[in-house]
Amino acid sequence: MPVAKGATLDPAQTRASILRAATGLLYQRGLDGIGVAELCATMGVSKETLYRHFGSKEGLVRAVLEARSQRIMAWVLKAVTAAGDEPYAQLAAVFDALAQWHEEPTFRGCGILNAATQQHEGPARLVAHHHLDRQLDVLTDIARRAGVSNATHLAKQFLALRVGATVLADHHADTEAALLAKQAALALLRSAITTPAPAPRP
Amino acid sequence: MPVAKGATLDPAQTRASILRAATGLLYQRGLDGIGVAELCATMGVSKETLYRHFGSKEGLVRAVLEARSQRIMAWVLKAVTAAGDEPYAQLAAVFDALAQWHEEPTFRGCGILNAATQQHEGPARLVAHHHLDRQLDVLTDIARRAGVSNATHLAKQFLALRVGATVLADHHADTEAALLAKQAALALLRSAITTPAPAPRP
DNA sequence: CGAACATCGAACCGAGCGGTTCCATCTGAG
DNA sequence: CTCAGATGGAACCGCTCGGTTCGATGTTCG
Repeated sequence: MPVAKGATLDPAQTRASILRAATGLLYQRGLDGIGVAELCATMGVSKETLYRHFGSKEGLVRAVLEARSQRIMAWVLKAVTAAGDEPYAQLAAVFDALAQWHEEPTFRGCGILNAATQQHEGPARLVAHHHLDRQLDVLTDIARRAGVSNATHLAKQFLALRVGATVLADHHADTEAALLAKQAALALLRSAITTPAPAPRP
Repeated sequence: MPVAKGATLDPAQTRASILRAATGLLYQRGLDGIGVAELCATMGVSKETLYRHFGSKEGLVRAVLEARSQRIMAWVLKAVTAAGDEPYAQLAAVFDALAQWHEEPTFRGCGILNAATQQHEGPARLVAHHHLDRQLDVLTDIARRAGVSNATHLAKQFLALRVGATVLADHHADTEAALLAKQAALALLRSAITTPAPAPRP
């Protein structure tokens, strides 16, 4: 990353380095909160290099968000598999990982959803939609393997708790939001198993 | 709103008219998505008038957000009181109102939380925090009058479901998020009443 | 060595931003 | 009628933005 002056260290490596640095800066300051010039200056990279690798600021943002989505999914799946085979334990692990994330001092909400909110045109909304899809898949799988009949509905309730807790941790400085969301999710799973299949009544 | 040329219709009325128009525009386009010039042109108001009434764009934003928070609270309280005295019915009414809001074609998430996410410095975050406080008060009151022992915890879980459902309705185009959140909230309340007081186990 | 390549640094561009000012116009109160 | 006040319209200001271009510097490979 020092990148002397005319180093041909490896374009792919330069690209990865930019991606890594830009991820943090765009997350902390917001997509429109930092310009390309300051971005480049802070990363120690010239604008020409950035534009050769990503084409535009929007291209950089898209790459950052997609990489972030990948990283988050890997991190969630790792927590789930580390929790063993028990659906209850896996569900608890998802929310424990959430709590751990919320406690990081640099936490500022979900970077992907924040981006989609800031840039309400552009690729961020697509990335966010896809990202939520994948998170829902994980939760649906847990619910299904727990043997409930309405796994899809239950998973959506888990997901609402998950993103709701993240928003509260951010905008309400609620340090116990993830823990309470976990207890709520476990209670819902328990209730869904004892109660066979509640017909949806509006 | 026609406001011929030099009309002294009433400064307060002008202010209210600006506030009303700006609320919609800033919500739809985002705080940074529309400039003061376009804002004024669309509203049919001169920049001088806007700056005389609100001092700065940030002042306008603050006024818009505070008015919005007031309006939302009034709307929630109206739904709650219209639901009678039963805590269950009141809780259901809160989420039914949510569903109704999500179905509006102009729905774009919670304007206050969106603003706080877009403008992560500035007054929006304070308004958002206060707004969540007040929403939590309503839910805590419902939980308390339902006779549960851990009303505060339960209310935070309701709030997480509420904001989570709103985020999913926006970013995931999830039209049934509010309904599922309602069912989850009711199940949690039911479970909290049958189960006396679950000791918080981390 | 020499050609190709990647990079930095800086200058530059047009556009849009938030904000200010001036003035002609119109209204309502005295 | 007259005058103070509120307004619209337009020009203007300094600044920052995303993006482009150019030359100098250094590395890698044949």
